[in-house]
Amino acid sequence: MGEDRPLRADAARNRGRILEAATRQIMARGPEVPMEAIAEDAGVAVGTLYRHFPTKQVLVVAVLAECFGALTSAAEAAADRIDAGASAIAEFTAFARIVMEDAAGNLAMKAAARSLGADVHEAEERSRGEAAMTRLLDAAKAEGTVRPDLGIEDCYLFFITVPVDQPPAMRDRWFELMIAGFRAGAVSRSTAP
Amino acid sequence: MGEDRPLRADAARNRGRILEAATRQIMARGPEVPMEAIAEDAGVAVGTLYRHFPTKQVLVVAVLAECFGALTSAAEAAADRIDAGASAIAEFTAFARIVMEDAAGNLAMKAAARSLGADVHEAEERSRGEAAMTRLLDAAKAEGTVRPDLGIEDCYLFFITVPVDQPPAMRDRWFELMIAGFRAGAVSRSTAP
DNA sequence: TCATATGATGAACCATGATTCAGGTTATGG
DNA sequence: CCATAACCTGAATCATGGTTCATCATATGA
Repeated sequence: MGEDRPLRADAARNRGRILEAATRQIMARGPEVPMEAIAEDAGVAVGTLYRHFPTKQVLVVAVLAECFGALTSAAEAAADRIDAGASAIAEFTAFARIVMEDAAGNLAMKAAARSLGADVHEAEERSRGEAAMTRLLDAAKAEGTVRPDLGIEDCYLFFITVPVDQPPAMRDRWFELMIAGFRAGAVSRSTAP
Repeated sequence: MGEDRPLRADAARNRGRILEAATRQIMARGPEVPMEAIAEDAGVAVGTLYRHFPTKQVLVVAVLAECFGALTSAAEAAADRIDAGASAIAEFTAFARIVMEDAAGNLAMKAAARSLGADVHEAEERSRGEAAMTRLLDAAKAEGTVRPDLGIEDCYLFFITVPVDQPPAMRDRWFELMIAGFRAGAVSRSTAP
């Protein structure tokens, strides 16, 4: 089924350049950047883009996979630090901040945040990310510093609702409220009316 | 400067139809609905749309003003009920729910939520809304059921971050977390680590 | 070195959608 | 009942951007 025939040298080089250019352009200008712009950045003709990626969507998904991969690595690193004795709530919060900043500064992620539910990430990549986030959540719950009913869905909710095009001060405020909501009731219900 | 020359009968009728059609179409299909679609719905030719509204943006803004007006009325009604003795937190929460549902179900509001910061609402309409929300906030703060540092910005933040295209269950969950964040620390800091 | 499969090119094609305008209608005041 | 200013119509114009394909170039194995 698959063709493993090794790419011709120039083709391999172009493929790499295209992916780099696409990443650069999509992160900086968003998924709505014209294919022409990506082609120019890569130093090839549009036709070449289509030889390597049948549609624009495929290219965008490829770029997103890279971006999500980076976030997943950050989550894993945080979880590792917790295992090594770091404060779970501190690591959890720090990771959340990274997610927020990424969603706001990386136009690729910003778009992804808006359309999650679409077939954005491969099952494989996704499950790796979920595993890492689960480690973070479980550690924080064991520590008793977040609501015991938090789940992966809440993490997605966090990502999805980052106020991406608000000024930094506004985002910081949102972060505070959101984290407060994640912690609320962690120890007691004393704030209920 | 302004021209008060009364519109010709047919022109007035068309203007009305156009506004109705635009409201219907934009609320149902979003601001990206083609002008053609609005014209057809209104039973006029595109040219007529442009006679009454110089650009699409003007038409969209007009529709948004209507929508915001409706929300403002809801806020005022809630504030009135509080003045009449109703629970502030209950009214506040109920109003928040209305906002959420509107943002999710009305594609015009959904788009507005995404681009707030743009010149969406007239200063006049806006201040009326802010006045109503301030009444709600003040009452809830006086009651001691929300964080004492909540402000108008937080209300915008709420509106802006509604997870508009998630399934209802997800939105409800978000609502719970968000309201928890709004209340957190209202009475005590007992939930701090 | 050569044949040729693989790869590259970019103008052309197609679709969508905002906006315009030349020409045909009609409400309305006199 | 007219004259005519206001209106309306909708095909045409522009602009954007994804995708294709006939044509040309070259990497590579024999």
